[in-house]
Amino acid sequence: MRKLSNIFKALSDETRLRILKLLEHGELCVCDIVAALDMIQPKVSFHLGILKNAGLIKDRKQGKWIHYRIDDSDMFKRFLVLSVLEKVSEGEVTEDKKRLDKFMKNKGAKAEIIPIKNKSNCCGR
Amino acid sequence: MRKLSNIFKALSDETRLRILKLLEHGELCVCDIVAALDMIQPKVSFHLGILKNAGLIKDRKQGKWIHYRIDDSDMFKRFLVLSVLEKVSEGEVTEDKKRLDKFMKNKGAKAEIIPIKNKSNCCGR
DNA sequence: AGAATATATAAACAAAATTTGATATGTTTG
DNA sequence: CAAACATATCAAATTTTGTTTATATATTCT
Repeated sequence: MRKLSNIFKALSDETRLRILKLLEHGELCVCDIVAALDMIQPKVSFHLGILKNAGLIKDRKQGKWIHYRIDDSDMFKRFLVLSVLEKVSEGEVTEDKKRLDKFMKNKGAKAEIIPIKNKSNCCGR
Repeated sequence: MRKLSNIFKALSDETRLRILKLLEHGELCVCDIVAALDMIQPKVSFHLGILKNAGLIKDRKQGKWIHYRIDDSDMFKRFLVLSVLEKVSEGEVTEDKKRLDKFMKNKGAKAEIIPIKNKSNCCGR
């Protein structure tokens, strides 16, 4: 019962629902999420920790970065996450998406300017 | 998004999951739940209020008593509640059920002893 | 009407979750 | 190797939840 209530607790916070919505279309590293939510990094790490602990997302380390993505290995959790993605309307996350886009483009640009060797920007760009 | 996170918040507490499990097979009045959980009444009322506020249960007033039952008018919430009923094992609520049974029998007995007119014990017994 | 019962609500308090600022750890770049 | 970067973790401050005690309200019984 404790485990079950913890899963619901993880989903009971709006910041965490926003994070799940950001991860809808693939993985993102912490700095992406920080930029998208416009929050300080320890706060984002805190919420990522709770989602991870509940088994709703997993992480993958690549160099300096840690990428997070939705964990779809468990059917029930997967259903819960899908419900969230469906229930949270686009309108509620437009600002987040806008900031994410801007941040991503900027990253891409930086990578373009200094393409000498294998400058490692986030996500290998 | 606030409404959605509130539904999850309502499900994020073990006492409230126990209450839902008690309501699995029909409605109960507050005093039944108080007896089953072996908790003080204001505490139970507090948790019932949160479940009701999230739209997971509804109440029906009958004389002195207020009966609560699962609200199955919304598909998504209904699904969540069904998941809880399935995920919370019987073993986790045996004590609750035992106390409920005992309390119910006792109520029945009282009603038997004084069956003169329409003595109103809880639930019209 | 007065006593007893069922429930809700309010106030005070305790406990848990969240936020922030500081700092530590590991990785990469120069 | 030192500087810069990405992320985690910790401690303190704050906010939110949950618990308890006391009390109010409504209903039924005598």
